[in-house]
Amino acid sequence: MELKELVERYQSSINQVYRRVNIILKDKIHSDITTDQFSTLHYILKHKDCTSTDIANEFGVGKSAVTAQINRLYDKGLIERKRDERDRRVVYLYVTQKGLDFINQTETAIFEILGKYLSNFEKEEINAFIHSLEKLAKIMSEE
Amino acid sequence: MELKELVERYQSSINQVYRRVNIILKDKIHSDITTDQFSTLHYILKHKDCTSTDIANEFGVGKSAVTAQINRLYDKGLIERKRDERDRRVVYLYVTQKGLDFINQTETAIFEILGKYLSNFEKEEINAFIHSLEKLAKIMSEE
DNA sequence: TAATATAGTTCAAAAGGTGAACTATTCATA
DNA sequence: TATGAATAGTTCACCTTTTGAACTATATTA
Repeated sequence: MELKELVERYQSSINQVYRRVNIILKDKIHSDITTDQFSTLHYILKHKDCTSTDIANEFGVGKSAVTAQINRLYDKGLIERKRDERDRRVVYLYVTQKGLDFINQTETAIFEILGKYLSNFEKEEINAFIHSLEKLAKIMSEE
Repeated sequence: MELKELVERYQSSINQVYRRVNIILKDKIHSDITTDQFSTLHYILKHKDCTSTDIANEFGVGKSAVTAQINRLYDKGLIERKRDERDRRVVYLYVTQKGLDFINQTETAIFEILGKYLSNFEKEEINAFIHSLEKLAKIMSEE
């Protein structure tokens, strides 16, 4: 079946890309923070009024794993917690100035490398590719 | 800068897709094996005469981490080791029949779901997308 | 108001990772 | 060809991350 072959090619190459990016991340970030911690920190930055439950859902891990993750970021002074005054069960997460500085500095290094890779593509190809990727992400999130 | 925005969109959506796929994998695989273990097992299947060092390089982890990973798969009877007769330092890894059955059964379930997502795309768009993805994977691996 | 649901935390145990030290083997060269 | 360097893989101690169950605190609803 042709579809099966497409899925297989897709899986194989997206895995390869993802692993390479991870290796780059490790290289650029490391010593201060782990790759997992950086992903979580970045997610908090990009999602205003984000909660532990949001992160657990997005990353597909249990809430207790998120608590541990959050604690590590908190201990490093990269995020802060703020309790909702109306519903005192929920705790919102925010990136601190120190966290923001750290992200910016790291992203600059990463973007330089990824940008170098993307420069092998025609502008039109990049646009089409990212468009398809975003469409796929959207479809997969709507469930 | 425009490039920075492209990289940001790329990063954000590829992460989202990857997390979703992970959640699906966890759902379909779990209880018998972890997602990490499945990735390693799959890699061994797809790369004939694969060694621990190959895996360490591909996944960007230390060789000691691979030894531990391999042990877990070996203990489950999913892979076997065979020493190279000409260079007795190297140990080749192979998926057993049990491992193969496990992979096939799991892939069938996963392909069904991913195929459903891909069906939202025109055949031409899928081809272009996968082509770009493979190109990116190739570029990133040549270093 | 009692029962139930939800948000987040704590805990013990397992998986996964690191880097250094080690064994066994092969390669290189003097 | 003997020996010193390089390579493949393992072991070890220690840290991080995840899991799932039990728990606390707060909100919802019947």
